Amino acid sequence: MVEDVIRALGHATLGSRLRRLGERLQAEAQELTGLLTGEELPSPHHTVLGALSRNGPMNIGDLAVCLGQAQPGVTRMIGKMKTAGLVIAHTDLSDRRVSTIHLTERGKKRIAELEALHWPAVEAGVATLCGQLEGSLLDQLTGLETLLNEKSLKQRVLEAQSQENEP
Amino acid sequence: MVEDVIRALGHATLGSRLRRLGERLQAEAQELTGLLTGEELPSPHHTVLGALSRNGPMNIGDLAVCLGQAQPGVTRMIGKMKTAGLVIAHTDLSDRRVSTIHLTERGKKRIAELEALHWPAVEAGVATLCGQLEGSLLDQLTGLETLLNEKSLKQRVLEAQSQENEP
DNA sequence: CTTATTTATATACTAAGTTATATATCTTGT
DNA sequence: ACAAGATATATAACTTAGTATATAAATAAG
Repeated sequence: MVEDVIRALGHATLGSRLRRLGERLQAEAQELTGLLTGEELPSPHHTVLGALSRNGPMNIGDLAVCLGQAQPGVTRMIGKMKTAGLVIAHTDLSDRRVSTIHLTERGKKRIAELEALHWPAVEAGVATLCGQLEGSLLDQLTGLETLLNEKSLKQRVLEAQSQENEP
Repeated sequence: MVEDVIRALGHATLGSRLRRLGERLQAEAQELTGLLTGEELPSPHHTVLGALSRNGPMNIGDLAVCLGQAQPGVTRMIGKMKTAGLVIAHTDLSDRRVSTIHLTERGKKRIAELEALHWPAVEAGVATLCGQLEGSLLDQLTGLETLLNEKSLKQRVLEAQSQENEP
């Protein structure tokens, strides 16, 4: 039995710990997208689609702000999403430096699937997990890690789905 | 004022949110290493040094387990730390597939600095922040983000240091 | 005692983020 | 009207993670 060093170091390595747990949840959520909607979607695409769905067409700079992320990363992600046919850029007529990102029909269809099938299921699954946590931030992180070790988010969400169908 | 989409999507994007906040804390902590010990040290080096300091020499596989990370990432990180002169690998005599990673003198010196100067300061700073949080995991994350927006971890730790010197 | 399987580490490729800087366009001051 | 500065996006170079797979060494099976 080897100890978990990042957990053992406590507040001193909280950054590493949050990041590690975040990556784990992202990976599980991405796998769930595939199972629930029939097609995977990289985690950063979710948040971009969410931003465009909530706010309507946006330019790169505003997207970066509302995703809390550096602009070059958003530019690259939008490039991939263009290739995937999810978004399209329109150069602003009154300021040709600005490119406004719109959802394509495919992007709108994809986000409708997310809103109908993926987000509610993940929201419910994660909320159920978080509802079992209490105490300090470190305690809750430990609790969440423990719950995920016992049974993955994926498994929990799929079980909840099947119970819905045969109650 | 643009809304923070990742925050707004709640439990559905908890993974992205944990990761984003983790990266932010890691970046601040790394900057603090430079200020407190005179030389920066990448965040993953901290946890590897911590593991070797707590457990003594370890092989790559066990390191991966106790860091909660995939083996190829650890191999790569150890490669960089060898180049930086922090660790050295000894091939196991009884099983020549296994390479045991030891701290060098420089590595031991570096970790002594971390234990004396960096970890206690960051531990205290982050613990003070976390002590002000309460409620659900999402609430505590929002609280932590808000506190960090008001004043960076770096600034908080440096202020605590100067108060220590002139009480 | 060889062949087959397992195991430990290394390598190749991909993804997503960062900072620093280049490019193109717009705005301003004279 | 035009040079100087500001701003929006793009590109480059780097970091750190992951999965899949190759390599090399040890163990097991016949």
